[in-house]
Amino acid sequence: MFIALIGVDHKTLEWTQKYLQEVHGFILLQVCCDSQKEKTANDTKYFNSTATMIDYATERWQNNFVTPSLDSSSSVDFDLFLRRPFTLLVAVETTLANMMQNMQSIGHKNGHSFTINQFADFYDTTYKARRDKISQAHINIFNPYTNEQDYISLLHSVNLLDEQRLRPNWDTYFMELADLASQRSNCMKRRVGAVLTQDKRIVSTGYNGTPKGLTNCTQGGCPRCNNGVEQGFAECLCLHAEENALLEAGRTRIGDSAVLYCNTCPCLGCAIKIVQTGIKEVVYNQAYRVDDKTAQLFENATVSCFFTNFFTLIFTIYPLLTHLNLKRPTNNLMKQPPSDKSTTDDDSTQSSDEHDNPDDPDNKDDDSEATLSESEMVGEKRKRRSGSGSRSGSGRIVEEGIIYNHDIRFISFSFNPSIELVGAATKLGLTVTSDLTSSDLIIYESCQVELTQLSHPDNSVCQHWITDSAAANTTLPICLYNLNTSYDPNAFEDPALDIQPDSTSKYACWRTHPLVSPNEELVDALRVLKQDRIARDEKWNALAYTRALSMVKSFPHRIRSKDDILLSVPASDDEEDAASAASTYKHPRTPTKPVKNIGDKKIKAKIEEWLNYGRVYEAEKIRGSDMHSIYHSLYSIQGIGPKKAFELSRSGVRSVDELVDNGKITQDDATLAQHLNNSISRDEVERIANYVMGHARSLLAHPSYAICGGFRRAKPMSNDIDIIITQHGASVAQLNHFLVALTDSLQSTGFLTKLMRQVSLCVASNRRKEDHDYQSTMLGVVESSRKFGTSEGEHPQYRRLDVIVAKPASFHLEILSWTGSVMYERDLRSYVRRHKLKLNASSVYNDTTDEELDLSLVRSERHLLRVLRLPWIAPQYRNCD
DNA sequence: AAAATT
DNA sequence: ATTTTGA
DNA sequence: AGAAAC
Repeated sequence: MFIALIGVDHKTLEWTQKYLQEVHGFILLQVCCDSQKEKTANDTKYFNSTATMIDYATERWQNNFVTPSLDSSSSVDFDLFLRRPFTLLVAVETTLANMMQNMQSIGHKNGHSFTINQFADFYDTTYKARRDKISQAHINIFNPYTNEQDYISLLHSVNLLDEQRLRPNWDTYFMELADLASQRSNCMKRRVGAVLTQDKRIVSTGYNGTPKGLTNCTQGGCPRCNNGVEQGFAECLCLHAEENALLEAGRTRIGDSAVLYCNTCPCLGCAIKIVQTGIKEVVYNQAYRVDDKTAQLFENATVSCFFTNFFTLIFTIYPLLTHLNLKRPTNNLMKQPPSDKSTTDDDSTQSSDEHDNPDDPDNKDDDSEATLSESEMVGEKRKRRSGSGSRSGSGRIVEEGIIYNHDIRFISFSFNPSIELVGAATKLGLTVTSDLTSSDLIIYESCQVELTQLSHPDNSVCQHWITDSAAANTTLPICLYNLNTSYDPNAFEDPALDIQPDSTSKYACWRTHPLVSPNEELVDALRVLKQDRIARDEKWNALAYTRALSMVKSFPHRIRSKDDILLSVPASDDEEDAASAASTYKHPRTPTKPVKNIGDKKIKAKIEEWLNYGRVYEAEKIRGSDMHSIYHSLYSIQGIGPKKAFELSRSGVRSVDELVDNGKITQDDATLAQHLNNSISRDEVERIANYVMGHARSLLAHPSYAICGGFRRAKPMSNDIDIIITQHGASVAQLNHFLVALTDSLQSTGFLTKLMRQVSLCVASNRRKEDHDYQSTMLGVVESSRKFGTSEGEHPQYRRLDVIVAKPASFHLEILSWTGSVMYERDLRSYVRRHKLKLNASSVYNDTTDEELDLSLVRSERHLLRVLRLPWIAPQYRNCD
């Protein structure tokens, strides 16, 4: 074996060379000019050219040789070198920090200092010169260590002497040929290649594309594939690579020992054909969406199906794993393995400074400190952690970076991972382990995860997370990949990190509002007054009533005296005492302060009236009036808001039917309004959402979704169905296309009967700077029937359906926004605005600089609220209206 | 109608 | 006394 | 363009 080393970092190259010489007895050969010979040691052989060096090695092929390329003057002709069958090109690289340090230490020895600019110059020229060859290497070894011993153990596990690398085995050989065939693919969707062999001889090859004589798929020949979103196979005109290979071979040339190599797992249709032709062995190296079904079919037909498992990258990970295991940081999300305790400091301090002193929501003087952008927060967290020095040497092990934010280091696969996957994992700085119990994250092949079997299901995601994250070169929000059918946006985060709610705050988003208040009669009276003010077009007056009723709703106890609506203020500075005093409305200790949002003049008087007489006169009067009920029936019609409803009811309109007779509205509008007045059971909401998601899944590979609105706030009955859908890694264009396709799909089955509004996501660059709205929604009416569990009997029921397609990064913000309630949302925005942030359903941006914050690292609704410095109130306690 | 700001 | 109150 | 409705 003859190894040529290539790289940029002197030390890593030197260590590798030394290792080969000393541990494996490699002989050092070098091409160089005469002047350099004197400097080096005398057990080195020198040659004037690559050709003479190779000839020398060829004659002594039983020996192992190594040639370094330590500096740019080294003139090994790699093309010539690689022509020989016993040669191996090994690239070694290290971190920039290591390289810089190594260069500085060399500079020190020679007595001159070294600037970062000089380093950059050196790196640029040297790396560029060698870049091509580095990418051609048989093995790429990345050295993350500064310590020679660690690196040697890594090298050792790579097993450089493995003869397999010099000559591929049959499987690798045919698989690479299949890859080559895939290059001829003319299908817009995917490059697939296949090689059919019989007794290690190629019978035929195939790639996918449109049939002979038709326009190539790449020229627009197949309408289905040229359509952005995934759609049914039925309309596809492309032949699959496997089909082509089988057709080319013909039934008679396929014998008993035929093996089909495909670079992608065959689809179900191909699998059927494969079984029928009598092929008994299939080898593939990339997973596809239908793997499970195909595997099942092959199993039933006794066809063996192999997932080729190449060896290279696994090796470079193993030593990292063993090394890290000892120094793994503690993590409050994870169970702590026993061996860790001695080597890591307690991490609990971190949780306390995470929510240090949730700023008093009513205190406005600490703006400067409270305004914290997401990027700042992440940066601060990182600094805090590494700067605290609490973790012994953790900074040295893995480059601190992206993965740090998620506290995930150890992952394991519940299946045999492909090279790409393992490679992707390493690119992210992750360590692959086979031990499911000690891994931070378990990757499942299928997205249909059986969560019950897992010890920590919250940290399991589907494999796409890794590949997508690697493609994006950052860790994508894990929650989006945490898929199963009932994605729970509440979960995942540690409740200990939550900011605590404050029931004395004037902001509804700081208080908890139960579904049903102990003061429900009072709340009801205030609601009537609010409705009345809306009808009178006294919008802001109505808002004041909404605020007051929301304040009353957050009282956990029944209000018995007017002292109850004064809050006790802590007598001492004792914090625990303060918290308990604030959260329970005990009879006040002095001093007291008035409840927010309930003014001295009007609303307080109403409440006192209720306390004294058990009713609010004005509310009773409004409730009793005819106009009130007519107003409500008119108000429920599409196109009639508070203003028109009030106008009409005042002008003597007695019923909805009257309007129909007058021709002011159609009969359809009237019946629709009646249908929409009926509330929907939770069961039905879920079934309708499932139905919609069934359509969504035929258009998107791995959609994540959440049902929001009243349903999420745990209301027993909902007014409509709100579904937020996203797809990790999807672009705005894809999501727009998806929404249109979903609408078409729902319309074509007759389920969606009326489309009220369809808005597409905006592309940022085309918009004015101040426009931060990226909402993509479909508001419509669907026809629900008994199969969805309507309680209204045989007749179909019309239901309002809102589908919101969110950008992956703003998924949790959309969930927060579409969960409500109205008062909660209003105060949420109001509160963050005090803290110089502006918030809408799809983005957060700085109110003054207008710069949008990057939310792609936000991993749950809880996390988002923490970033906004707000408490996370469980959805069932957000019923503020 | 209430609270913040001028 | 005037302005703000969600998007 | 602005109001109303959602």
